[in-house]
Amino acid sequence: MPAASALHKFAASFSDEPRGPLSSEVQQLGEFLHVPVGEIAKFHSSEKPLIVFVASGAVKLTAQVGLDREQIIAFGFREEMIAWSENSRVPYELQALTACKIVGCSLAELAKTLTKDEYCAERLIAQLLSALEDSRERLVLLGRMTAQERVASFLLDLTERIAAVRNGIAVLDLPMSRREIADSLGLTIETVSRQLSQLREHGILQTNGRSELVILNLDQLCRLTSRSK
Amino acid sequence: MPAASALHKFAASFSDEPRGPLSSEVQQLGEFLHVPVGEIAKFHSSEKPLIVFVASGAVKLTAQVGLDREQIIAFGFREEMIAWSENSRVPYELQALTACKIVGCSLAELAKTLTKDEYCAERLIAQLLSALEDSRERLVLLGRMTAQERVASFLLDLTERIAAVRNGIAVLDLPMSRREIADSLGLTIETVSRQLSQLREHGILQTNGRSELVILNLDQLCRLTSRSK
DNA sequence: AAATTCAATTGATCGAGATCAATGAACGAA
DNA sequence: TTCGTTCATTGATCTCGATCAATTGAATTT
Repeated sequence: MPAASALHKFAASFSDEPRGPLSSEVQQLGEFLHVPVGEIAKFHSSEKPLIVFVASGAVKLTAQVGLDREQIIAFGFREEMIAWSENSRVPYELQALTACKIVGCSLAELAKTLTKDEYCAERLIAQLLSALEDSRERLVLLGRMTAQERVASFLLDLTERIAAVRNGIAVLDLPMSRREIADSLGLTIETVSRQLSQLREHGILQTNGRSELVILNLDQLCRLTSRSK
Repeated sequence: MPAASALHKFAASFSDEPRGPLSSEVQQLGEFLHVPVGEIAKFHSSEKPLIVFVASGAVKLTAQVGLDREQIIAFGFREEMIAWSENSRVPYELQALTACKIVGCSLAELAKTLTKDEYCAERLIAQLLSALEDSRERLVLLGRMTAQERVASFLLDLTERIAAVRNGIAVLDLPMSRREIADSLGLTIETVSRQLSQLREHGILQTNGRSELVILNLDQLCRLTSRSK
């Protein structure tokens, strides 16, 4: 979801002098990490809650359910931020979808600068509110949408975040597998695959190899979503 | 979910001088509203995002999907806080489950006091982080749990929040209908009803009338949940 | 207390998506 | 390139929860 735009809108709404996102503070204070594909990000300062800035690459925040079930809470792409706490019933993990560079900072650490820079607090609040918003949108998706609506929503979300769009055609280079899409949408790989095939048959999209995906008809995809815009 | 406890834990974690929750600030600055059963809370200051303190009664935060589908994002009970923004794709509404007294305050308004009281910012951040945590726990529930696990989790959550517990027996006075339970868990009324009947047959709980519910075996209910604790 | 109404339960059947199973296509390694 | 492995697709079948349909029961009104 459009984390950046929502952030700016809110930040601007209660500050005459809007600033950029929190990335600069996090990068200054935080611990820099290079995580290879598939590895789990382990920060030395294991203080929780954490906020992470994804400098490059892509990550997933996952929750383990029992032994064999996984729910992906959020994806984090280049230039995005992702925050979570670990003092919860659910064990969360931040895992690299692709080799990536990330900077992590404990909120406790960040909070120390809150007194020095008043705008920092506002931007952190905007950031958390944006994450809350994203999470709640996904509650609607998981609780009340069909497989088709979920996949369509997912693709539109990705389009807004990482696609190259030119005259209504979006080109996506998926950093995640079908399993990860499924674990994000509360479905199985087979269902995701079938939904993609169906969209292909309807001429809405094309696929090249495993990861390239071209959306030919964004409007039609949007209509399958069952939300205004 | 235990919003209050998580809040305190975090607030204490980065402040030598932990304070209470935000309710005092919200009550000072905010708009007081008495909402009758079933009515939607409408604040005069329609500035979004909002944060609401539930002084008495119970509310639900809902998201409408299309025309006939509804997903309940969160319940808010006595002494709890609930925050949301409305500049989103999804139309949210705060509706009274029972007659209730609530105090609503725009975050923009609240942010003005952030400079005066540095701890206010920290508590707001803790509050939002707690809400984020709750929302993400529900992602796991909606994405990867069976009907039985959902209902069990729901009952345990309610137990922590509004039950009178004495020697391992919890008495609940449900402020919501079966439909509202269903709309919160991504199920239908029939499925919720059947799950409750099954728990009754297993001697885990009793029901008296529509709204009273007695949980006789919390341990066993916990075991149906598929999460450590 | 009887009547009315609406919510909850229970039963019967259906279907979307899960599961099981096989095939086919990408991608990496030698 | 070819082999081998892994991932994605497609097909067949099953199952959990949805849907449709009564029935029961609780709360409210008269």
